[in-house]
Amino acid sequence: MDLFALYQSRIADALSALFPQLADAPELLRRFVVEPPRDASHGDMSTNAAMVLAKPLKSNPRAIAEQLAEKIGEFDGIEAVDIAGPGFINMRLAANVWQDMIATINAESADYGRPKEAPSGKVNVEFVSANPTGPLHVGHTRGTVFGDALARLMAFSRYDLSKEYYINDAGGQIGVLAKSVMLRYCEALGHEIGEIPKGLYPGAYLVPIGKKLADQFGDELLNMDEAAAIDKIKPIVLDEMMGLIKADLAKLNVHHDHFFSEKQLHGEDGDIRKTLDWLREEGLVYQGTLEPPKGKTPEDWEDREQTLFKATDFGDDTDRALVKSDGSYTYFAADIAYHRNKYLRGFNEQIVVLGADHAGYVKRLKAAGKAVSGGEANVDVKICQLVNLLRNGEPAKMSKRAGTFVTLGDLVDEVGPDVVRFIMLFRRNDAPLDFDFDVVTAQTRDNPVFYVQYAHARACSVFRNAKRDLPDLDISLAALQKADLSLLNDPAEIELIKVASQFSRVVAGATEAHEPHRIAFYVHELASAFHAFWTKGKERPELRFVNLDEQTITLSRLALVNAVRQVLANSLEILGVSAPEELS
RNA sequence: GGUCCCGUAGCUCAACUGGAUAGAGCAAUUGACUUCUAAUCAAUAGGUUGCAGGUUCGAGUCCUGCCGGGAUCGCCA
Repeated sequence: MDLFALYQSRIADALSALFPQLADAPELLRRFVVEPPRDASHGDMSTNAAMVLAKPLKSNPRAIAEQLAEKIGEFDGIEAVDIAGPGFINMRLAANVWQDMIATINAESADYGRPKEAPSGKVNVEFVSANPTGPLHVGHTRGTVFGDALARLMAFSRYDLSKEYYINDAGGQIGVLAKSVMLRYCEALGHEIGEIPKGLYPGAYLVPIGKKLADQFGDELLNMDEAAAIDKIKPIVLDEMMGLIKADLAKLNVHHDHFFSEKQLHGEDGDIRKTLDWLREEGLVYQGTLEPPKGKTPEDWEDREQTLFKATDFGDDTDRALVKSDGSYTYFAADIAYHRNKYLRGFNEQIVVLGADHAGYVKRLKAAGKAVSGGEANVDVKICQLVNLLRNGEPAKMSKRAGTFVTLGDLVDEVGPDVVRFIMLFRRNDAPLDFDFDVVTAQTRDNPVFYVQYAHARACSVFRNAKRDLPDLDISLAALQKADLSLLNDPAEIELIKVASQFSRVVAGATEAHEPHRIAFYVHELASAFHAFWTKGKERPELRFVNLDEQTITLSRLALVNAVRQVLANSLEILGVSAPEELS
């Protein structure tokens, strides 16, 4: 349950009663917000309703606020209302409202923070989608973690959702890859292959695949036409590469629901052809020429007529080529078909997670999404900025040639999935990120992963101690639900509950904005509030959780601790980070 | 040159889609460990939100123009 949403709707009701003309304009009632004021001295909740509605109601904010405040004062749980500044209405809630939140959180437990009802529509989150030509490297990691956390967040918010990986298996680079493997195959058969020729993939990860082929086929492949041999091994190589990639993803606890092959879009009866036909019927395809890019004309620029998609009709800067000079489809043509395919599968909300180097691709993807769905599908492209790896504050340079190439697997092996995930999420996705090995593995509060997990472990330790010191006390969840929560009236306790009570609206905001980092910052704040309260028990022993002489208050406090623990756990669950009961 | 992202405390970053006196952490200074694991906490200090305009009751947030950093720029994927 979300307290802020609850009072928002109560205020909306009060407004419609006060101003009947608002009944005809429900969108106005969604324009105002109920939120915690930045400055806690202003109260627990604040609304800007009077200011937002002043213009449409042709009245002044103070006058509206006066009337509204009087109504709000009659609500259950409101202890004080006042009007401040240009027309803010500040509310203070009665202590029992906060105390009751503990029971609510404990009752809803793993579901606390989820909206009551599932939103309509189907969401497709496409992420990773790295070319299957080798293992995932560090550059892929951020998008992987971000996409997975966003998917978890939206699933938590009850969206009908599918996590998808688009396999670029139709382009020329798969042929190059197969050729590279052929060399390794020869090598495995004992032939001298020398240097890997330029343009082929030199990675050692192809060696075992060559060996596998040698085991399976012997020298059979050498005795056939090279093109035929390559065609024969392509699917095998592709399978092997996807196996590598899936193994890396599994290390980060990332599992896609669907792997979509680009290849299936090609061919006479494929989606690309169908989509292009459809676009032609809509008048969105034409033969024409493009202007060379200004300021920097490519040397091999040839001014030729080509098949273009009218991307400019949908907000793109220029129209885009659909067919290459050799007659095959462009990557973008396949992408348009892919988005149409998603739309026809019912995904009216399509989220695509891309790396920073694809920022220039955003407009055309959105244009494609609009075009193929008649404006019904929404495409949101999330760009993940670069990650700078650091050791001791110095850049940890990586280069494929020097062999210091860091793969996603290496990274996870060194610091663990929790650290990789949390650090990558403890930052807006569109800002660059420093990843310092020394900081993220430290067990101090500099390290936010540790700090948050420690808070959860501490909460669990309270229960272990209670069990040890008060073996006769029933501390089951059912018993906690009977605790007298009105005993929790110290300002420090109320403070902590308030932070825990923010979770629902943080989830709602993060979901709507497609910004999982908000959950990471929130859980850090909650951990901080919990650590602070914990330490208060040192200066003021009466605030300790476990009180041997007064089991009543102990039970109440345990209810509080469990609520906090639950919210920490729910937050970490969204982030895909473990919530340990004990730190080693 | 076009497009997109970024510019907030000495450093690393937030700011709940336009709200009130812009917040955390690190570093600095001071204080709290016979502990509910101090693996933590409390307090002090730190700002012309790159610059200049505009929109309005109100701008870090939206618009325009500059400055600086990054990414990208028919047919690669």
